[in-house]
Amino acid sequence: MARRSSGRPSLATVAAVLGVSTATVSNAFNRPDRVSAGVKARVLAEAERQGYAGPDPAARQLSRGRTDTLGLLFTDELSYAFRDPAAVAFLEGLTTSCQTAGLNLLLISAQTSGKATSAVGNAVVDGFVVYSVPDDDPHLKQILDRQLPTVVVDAPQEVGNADWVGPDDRAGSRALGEVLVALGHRRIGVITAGMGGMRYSGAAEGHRTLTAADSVHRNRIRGLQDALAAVGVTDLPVEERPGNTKAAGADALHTLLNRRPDLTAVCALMDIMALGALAAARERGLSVPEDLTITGYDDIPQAAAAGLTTVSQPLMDKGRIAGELYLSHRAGALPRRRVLPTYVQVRTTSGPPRD
Amino acid sequence: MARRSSGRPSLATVAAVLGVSTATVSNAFNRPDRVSAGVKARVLAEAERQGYAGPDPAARQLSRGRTDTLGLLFTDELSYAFRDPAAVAFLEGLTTSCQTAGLNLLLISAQTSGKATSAVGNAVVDGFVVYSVPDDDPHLKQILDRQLPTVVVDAPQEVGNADWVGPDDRAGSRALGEVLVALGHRRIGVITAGMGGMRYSGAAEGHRTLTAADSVHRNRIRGLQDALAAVGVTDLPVEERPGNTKAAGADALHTLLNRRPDLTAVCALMDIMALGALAAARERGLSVPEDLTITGYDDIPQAAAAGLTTVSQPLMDKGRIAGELYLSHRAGALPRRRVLPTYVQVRTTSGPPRD
DNA sequence: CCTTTCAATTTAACCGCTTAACGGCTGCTG
DNA sequence: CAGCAGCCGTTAAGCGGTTAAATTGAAAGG
Repeated sequence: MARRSSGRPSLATVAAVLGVSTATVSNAFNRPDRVSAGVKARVLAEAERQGYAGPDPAARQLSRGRTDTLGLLFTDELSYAFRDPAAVAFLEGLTTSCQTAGLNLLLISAQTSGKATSAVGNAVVDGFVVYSVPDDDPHLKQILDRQLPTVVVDAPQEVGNADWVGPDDRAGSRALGEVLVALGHRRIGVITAGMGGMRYSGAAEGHRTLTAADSVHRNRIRGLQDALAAVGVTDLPVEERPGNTKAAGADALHTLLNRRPDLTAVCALMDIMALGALAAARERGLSVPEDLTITGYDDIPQAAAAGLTTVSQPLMDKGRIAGELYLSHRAGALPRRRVLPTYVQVRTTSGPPRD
Repeated sequence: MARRSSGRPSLATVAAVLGVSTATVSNAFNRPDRVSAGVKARVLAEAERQGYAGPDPAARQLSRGRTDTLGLLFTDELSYAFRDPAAVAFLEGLTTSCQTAGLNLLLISAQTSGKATSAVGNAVVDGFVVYSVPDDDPHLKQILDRQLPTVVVDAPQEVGNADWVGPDDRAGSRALGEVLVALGHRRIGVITAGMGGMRYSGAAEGHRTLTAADSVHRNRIRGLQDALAAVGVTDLPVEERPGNTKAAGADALHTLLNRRPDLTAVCALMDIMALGALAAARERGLSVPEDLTITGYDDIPQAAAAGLTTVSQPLMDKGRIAGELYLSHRAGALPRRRVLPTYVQVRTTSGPPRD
């Protein structure tokens, strides 16, 4: 019901003063050619006088059934999206597509920050892009319930009736593992962040690894296991931290190395953590790559500056393609899957094992 | 009018099947405690059966008159917001505020990309944050017409009835100028990007400088002029490029130095351009700061890595405060002005003039 | 047995706009 | 001068909800 039924100008108040129908006023704003010049001028003048800024967007949207807005769902805090260079690059690509299609972008955080009112259910959008959320995320389920065109990025891998775009993480990671194996590494460790949205910290071996809700990390780990299995190694210690930060990377490296001083290589599953691990290794007096090989994943801009060996994926393209998939889905195309190429970018943080 | 009057589930279709009123169904979703357990269960079951995902956001918004969404207006392309580290830091801060208040963020590009339908007029939001737009931007005018709580960031400086947050650019810039003057510099040049949204490239001396629609650049230039005037210097050549990129910075430096080889210091009005200028200077065989002093503005993260002397402003805080201003405005507070502190961060790209 | 009280529902009045369909006029055409 | 377009504007049926206030019972109190 109305908060206040008087005062606010609207199509109706303008129409009333002028003695014309609301349809005419609406037309004056939306299809100026369907209205005589005289009437149009009077409408605009009266609107101006009343301080009426034009048709209410919400009402218009309700009536038209279209928003020209795309929703982007993040699992983490929204601010994380701007802290992670990989996410920023993705956003840059996505906004490029949006822009050319005249779409606005609504940033939605899945973070159940206290209140029940789900931001997802309230999002006034025509479709969604879902960025790397855990397989069982409740917000994703809610989005799928809304039956709007949806593009899933990175994870989950399998979502009925949605478009998908992402790299083949398992293959990329295996390629990295093969490079390390070829260099002679056999005792490799992994550091990673927040699999499955749980706030776990510590060792994460065995079963947990393979059922981690976050399929991105699961696949990256599996890829390494694949490469190791090929040379008969089944041992792959994993150290997990809740957040993807340099500090977490440093901390994870210390813990992992204390637990397993025999490791000759440590693979961070995200570049940021690798950067932290690099600092931590130097802190321990280890030189990289002579004493320890360290690798990352994603190939964010800073990786090149740090000389980090990492798995490269086309981050911006991923965003751009996500937008394009949405656009073509909206235009009636069937859901598609776009697998992006990855390659191992060898730089200076990798080398043969010590010994 | 309806695109299709049948088929789509709604409160009404669920209510009809159950033989209850739409109000009851609405309550089942919005205020579960106001409805008996039995009815609630039946409503939810029937909704599920029909594939009804809950009240339509647009309709809800129209009826409630509230969106819980904040609009963020950018003048440039949206993708630029993710290319400029200063904007990214701002966004990080803003989303932090948004998150804690349960707000979603709608990114809006002012870029009049072909179509007439202004994104601003269609934005379903409760308020706006306007990021560094030219004084005479038509979208800003349109936003003000909507009479929603609005926060202006950086520019324009004076906007009736809106909150404002930004640094004191003129003072910050003067402080920088004073540092250079104290070092002994008298022949200083400026390189800058796209003042007033115009796509101008070339020298930009005199009148144009002072009336540039973009008050940020205007003030930064004035601050330098202030510092130079104090030692009797009135000469301040300015070279302008359309975009804020490293390439533009490099190009502007070359042109400026070809025109005025006597300059001993060049101030870029934005860090990114300074970084480009740095590369260009080295390309010319100049060593910095021995042969030429180069400075930036904003102190983005990369500035520290490059050793760039620059004016530092709290970018993230600016975003956070913008969010807070919006929140308190919405809560009924009067519009406020928050001026942020700046300081000259001296690093290794500045030194005494050659000679 | 008659009130009260209170919880569970319904009623009904919005919210503000879009758009297909329709109709009165005016001016042209044959 | 009837017939026919077009132009302008109106009518009216949505779009899909929210919510204050009224209604209805049934349990509780006197």
